[in-house]
Amino acid sequence: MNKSQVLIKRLCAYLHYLKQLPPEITAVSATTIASELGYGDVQVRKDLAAVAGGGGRPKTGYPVGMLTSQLVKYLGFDRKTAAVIVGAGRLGMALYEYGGFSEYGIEIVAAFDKNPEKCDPSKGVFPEEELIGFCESRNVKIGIITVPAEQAQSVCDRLTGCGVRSIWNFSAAYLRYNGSVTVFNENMAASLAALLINKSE
Amino acid sequence: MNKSQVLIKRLCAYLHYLKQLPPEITAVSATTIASELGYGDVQVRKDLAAVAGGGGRPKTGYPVGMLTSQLVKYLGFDRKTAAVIVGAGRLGMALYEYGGFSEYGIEIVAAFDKNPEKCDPSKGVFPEEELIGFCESRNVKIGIITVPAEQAQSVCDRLTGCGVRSIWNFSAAYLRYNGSVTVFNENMAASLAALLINKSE
DNA sequence: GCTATATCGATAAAAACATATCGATATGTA
DNA sequence: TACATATCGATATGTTTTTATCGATATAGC
Repeated sequence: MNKSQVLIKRLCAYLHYLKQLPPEITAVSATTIASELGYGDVQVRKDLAAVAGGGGRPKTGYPVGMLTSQLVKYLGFDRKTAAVIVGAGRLGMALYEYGGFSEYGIEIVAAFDKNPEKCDPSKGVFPEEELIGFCESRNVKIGIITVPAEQAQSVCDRLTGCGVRSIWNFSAAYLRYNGSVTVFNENMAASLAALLINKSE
Repeated sequence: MNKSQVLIKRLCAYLHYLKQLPPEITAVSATTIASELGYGDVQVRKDLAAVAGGGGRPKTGYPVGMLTSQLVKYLGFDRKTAAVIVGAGRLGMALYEYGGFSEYGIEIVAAFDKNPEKCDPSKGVFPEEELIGFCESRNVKIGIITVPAEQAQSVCDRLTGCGVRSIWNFSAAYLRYNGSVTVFNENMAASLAALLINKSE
């Protein structure tokens, strides 16, 4: 069951599309999804076959409710995973308050910052000294790094040492880490640039 | 000259890697880049062949300076494109102050907000009424939407009407738009979820 | 200067991915 | 009820992307 990145992206798009559909729509065809989202109909049908393994009916399509729950299950979004943010700056707090993660099974349970002025336990922002203890006791599996580049490596080291398995790195720093953890580097600028490139000519 | 998304991502990674290299390193091999970045060496060599069209030398590798500038040129990062942010909330301001875009040829020249309290022309944050005039006069080609979902469609419409060609949408809204513009939807939660999926088992 | 080797560059093979085609079928419509 | 058709699901084809293989060669070290 090898799920490629592009496939997952499409499946997420389908799920998102299904969720925003008005409730009176109870069935939807692969053709419709495809044209709404800009994919080929065969591709959508093939993707859905992998997820739902049939269940679509000629002339009507797939039952929305069933398809939605099967997508959620297939993608594992029904299992919750705890995450923390380190760096309560603008970006960190934007992500913290974003709210959209829960739909994907990710729950951001706390933020941490070096600067005591930014901390406010009533808002879920704690001093960075409490990071390790918190992650261990709450079984946190995901760490999101939004500190400046100079501090990123030290944060990475601490996260690695307290049971975190995946790190989402927003800093520009190159992180060194051992095999116990997987690091995803998010370079927003590069993401945007990549999207724009084929538009030049 | 069809550049696929994955290829561009890798090229950006190479570029980023080259730029953070200490200046005393004047040559780097595909093998080194590959192992540092976690790719296969043949792939890196092939990518670089497309960009630099040779120039690598046995036993030493590629000259860093030359390779860097060829990557920049190939990716078009030497041409500057103006962008604006609409929605000066946490996320919008985080992107505005991020600073990393210029490396990729993108210059964020202003931010706009509906709320007069958030505006401060001295900091480059203007009232939203000035959006259209600004984009037209400054020839802005990229609009970044960081407003709440309810307002996103209206912002999209206005951007579309004033010469903007590409829209980077951070809101959860589904945008309707005509063919004159390309919309990229950034779903941060989905991005993270997609990265994590193959880690479950 | 000679030799051993790391690296390149090209070609070939394999794998992944996307698209096209077609018969079967359930449903809306006459 | 009978028919026309939108849609499915499967199979086949084509395309892109990745990985493997191998000879050539410039350099480092002796």
